[in-house]
Amino acid sequence: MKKDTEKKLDSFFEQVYAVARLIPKGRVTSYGAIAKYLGTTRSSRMVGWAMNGAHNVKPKIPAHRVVNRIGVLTGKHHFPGPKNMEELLRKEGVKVKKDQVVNFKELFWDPSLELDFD
DNA sequence: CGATTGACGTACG
DNA sequence: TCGTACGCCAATC
Repeated sequence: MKKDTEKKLDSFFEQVYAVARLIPKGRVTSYGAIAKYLGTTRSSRMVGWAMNGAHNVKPKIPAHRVVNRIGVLTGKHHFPGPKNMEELLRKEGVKVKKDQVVNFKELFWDPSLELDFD
């Protein structure tokens, strides 16, 4: 058993997708948080790049729950509609003010904490 | 095949 | 504290 547990680890993108799917509803996280969780803190750009194909994988990735470290919807332009992202967040209870998540610090969901922490 | 860009973040001055 | 520079890796031009 195990042996498959570690496996070769899917592509870096897959790891990002996996974490993104784990984001609880009504919560948000940052690219850097995911990157750090994966151990690629400096490769935070790759996280965003990975999300570039998020809409292309199944199940769909809640990329709208992923924002930059300051809580700004930097990737809203990549959504089907620029308003789609903040609207989705609002539907989940996340208030967005001018492309910025309100109470971002409170809504922030850190995988390295929630997942790593038993 | 080489240079530039990109949904970011950290380091340094 | 704020501004600028660099790094990361992949995709696109």
